[in-house]
Amino acid sequence: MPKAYEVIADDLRGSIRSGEREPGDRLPSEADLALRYRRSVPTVQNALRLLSDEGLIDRRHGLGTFVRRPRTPAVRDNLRHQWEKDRARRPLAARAETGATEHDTGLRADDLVFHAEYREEEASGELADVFGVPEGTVLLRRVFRTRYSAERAPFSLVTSYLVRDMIAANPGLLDETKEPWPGGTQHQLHTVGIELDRVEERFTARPPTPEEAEALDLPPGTSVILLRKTSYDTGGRVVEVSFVTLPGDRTELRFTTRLERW
Amino acid sequence: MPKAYEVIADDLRGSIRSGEREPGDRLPSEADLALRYRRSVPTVQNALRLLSDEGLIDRRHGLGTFVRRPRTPAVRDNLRHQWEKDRARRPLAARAETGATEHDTGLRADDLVFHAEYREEEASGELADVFGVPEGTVLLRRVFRTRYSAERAPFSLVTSYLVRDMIAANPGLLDETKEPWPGGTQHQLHTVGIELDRVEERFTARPPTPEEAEALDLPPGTSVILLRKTSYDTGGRVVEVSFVTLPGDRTELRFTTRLERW
DNA sequence: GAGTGGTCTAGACCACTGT
DNA sequence: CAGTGGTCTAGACCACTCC
Repeated sequence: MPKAYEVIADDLRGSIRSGEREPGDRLPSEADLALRYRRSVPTVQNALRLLSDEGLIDRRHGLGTFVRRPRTPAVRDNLRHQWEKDRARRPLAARAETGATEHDTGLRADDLVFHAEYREEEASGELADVFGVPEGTVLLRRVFRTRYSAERAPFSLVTSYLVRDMIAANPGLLDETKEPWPGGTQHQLHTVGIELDRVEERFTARPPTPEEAEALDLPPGTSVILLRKTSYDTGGRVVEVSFVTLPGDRTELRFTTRLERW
Repeated sequence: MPKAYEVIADDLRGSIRSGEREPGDRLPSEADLALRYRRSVPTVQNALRLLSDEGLIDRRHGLGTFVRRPRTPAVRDNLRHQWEKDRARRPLAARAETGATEHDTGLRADDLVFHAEYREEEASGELADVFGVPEGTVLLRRVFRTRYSAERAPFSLVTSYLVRDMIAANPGLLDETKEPWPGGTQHQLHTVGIELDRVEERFTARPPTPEEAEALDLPPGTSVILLRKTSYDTGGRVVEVSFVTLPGDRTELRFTTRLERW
């Protein structure tokens, strides 16, 4: 027994995939669709909700239902880590010129709004484990948001942790008003004699929580990519851990693995 | 004005996040919830659908609604590429011992069911571009599925493309019955004198299409990770392109970037 | 058979958008 | 203002699971 709302959804999905309805096109109103398919309005709404959850349509209150346009993604490339490392030893002027977000998005620094918030915090079991320090060790927790000035939502939600004693030799590193720091975290670490050896990134994807959907301004039918970045110094010590939440519909992660020659 | 179904969803979500309801717990029936919140059954259902889409609960027809247990993820590590490369020059017995999926999941070869399907196909504009060959060049399209014998759904959907003329020197590479090939694609390429130099991987995430949800047996409230892998040989030529669809709720990708020393 | 979630109806009212 | 999607109701019937 084919379900009525699936029949409707399948039909509309087909008309979108086939190109019969193009991105930006308006679908008939719910009432019209109900008439056309000889079903009640709530049944039509069930079908539309399905398509909205799949990310195929946008339902805009008071306006209508539209075929969604794909958003062009920002690329986050793992070559950025080497780029940041190279930049960390360059003069101030060069470091101040462009940051990592400009690198990813191709936007200019003038177009970006930066926000940072520092707080000290005692290491929980999990974080203490990762850093290899006793539970309760004081960490510096740094929250970063960067957004395009013309948009409300940031590109990502970033929470970064450092061990306070590891960086306290330079008091400027404990001061959030010094952000955005020219040269970024790798330069900050450089000022206290830390050189990175490698960066490990782990990620998964899932639907956003309501809080994430709100913070990143995500429509229904999008996913978030959760990225956990761990940075190791040349002594094999974990020196930074950060948690990054990225909007799945506009983020592309790119990784290159070089192989040893035979 | 707080919406009724959101009030209910918020309340239930809170009781799950706080740990008051634990994974595996059964929620009250829809009718009970309707009574408790003094709302109609469809309104309660709206709230439950929201939580189901967030991946917090499982609604099982005829049984009830349960707090979802997180699935333990399979890890896909970029070190696998070097591991596969090293393995490609080892003797047959060593290559046959374990494959890439065993490497990722920790399962034994006996527990895995492998499926492969080959087909020849003319290169479309996009693929011709990537390979740097004229449109219409004959490609070998290979579809792979590997699943745990105790489960219905495969770990991933893989479609891999090779340029036919590049590998035709070894006719065995055109024969799907030779799969699973001990040593995998890197060994296959090795038999025709191709050595990989680097692998580039790009990822995005989005909700599954109905077809993907069906093929990977994905419950509502999960995402898929889309991976496009491009392999380059030591001459800088693109020798393989593959498209991989991974279930977001049980896949963790891990990527290590080594940095040059100062 | 009892209890559960899944679907559907017909109609009401509200909130938002553009003119 | 008219037209759109968003929410909600009260109740019906169906399909599934377990006993």
